[in-house]
Amino acid sequence: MPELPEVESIKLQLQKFIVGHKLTEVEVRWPKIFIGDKREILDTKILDIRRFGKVLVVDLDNDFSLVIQIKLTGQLIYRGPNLQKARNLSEKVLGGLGGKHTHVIFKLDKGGILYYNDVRKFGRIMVAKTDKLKDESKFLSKLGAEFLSDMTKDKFSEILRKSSQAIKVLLMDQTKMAGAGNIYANDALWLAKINPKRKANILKGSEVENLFNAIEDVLRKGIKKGGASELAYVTPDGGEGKYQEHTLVYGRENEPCKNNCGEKIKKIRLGGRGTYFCPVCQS
DNA sequence: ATGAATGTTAGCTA
DNA sequence: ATAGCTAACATTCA
Repeated sequence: MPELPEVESIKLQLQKFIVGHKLTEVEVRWPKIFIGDKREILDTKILDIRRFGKVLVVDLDNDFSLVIQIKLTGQLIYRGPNLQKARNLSEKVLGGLGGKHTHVIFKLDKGGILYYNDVRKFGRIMVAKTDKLKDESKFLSKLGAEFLSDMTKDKFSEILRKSSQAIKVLLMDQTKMAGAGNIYANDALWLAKINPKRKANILKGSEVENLFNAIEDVLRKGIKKGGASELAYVTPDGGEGKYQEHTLVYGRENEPCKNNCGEKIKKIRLGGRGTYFCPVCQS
């Protein structure tokens, strides 16, 4: 899914748009995406929206919650009375609202509607008891400490010390540390001047510290920019984030390194994922 | 026009 | 235990 900053941006908007509203109708058009019984959530009021790593949780007033993972291309888009300034619907909403890529539609009281769109249909929306989220979601039960939250420099250092994986692959392992995905892992490694292929347990203490700070820096910047609308990510108001205009290395193959070192950004494949780095600055 | 890549993760094999 | 591949799926880019 979009990474921590994208899901955080979705959370912040949904809190404004749908908290306090009642779910009056749920239309599931693609059953594989919706896990559980929709009757459990009908006629409930939305109490709060929470986020764990890249997972969104919608708490309802009957002790049930919706656990939402948008994976690569899921989109949550709100239309209704709480949408003040009407932003034009992003062209990244392929098929539009209610079109061929809309798989779940939540109708709210007062005329609000929340659409779940997902081109690749990898996302999942699960009904779970609020106090048993970890029992019902294998992903949540395995989730590691989270950046910008309960992750600390010491925990981070300890995780790296115990792993001989390539540092970039480790950064994206949500069971070890939660929040970073491909965009922010690439950018953080460039910022900390660390080669993505290096084994985690050989990094020096100063490098580990720089990397930890770099990760939190890029995640914070991502949140500030409203997330990265590189592929399919849009905010619930239908608009786009801005971080894609500020990426440090991600998506910048053959473009000049932003350190003005004169080198061009290279792209390789690491752990099956596109990996961008500067061969000079991250040697 | 074929093949490969895309912000993710689960499940399988070794 | 862990690492590495593949699949889930649709679209876009080379």
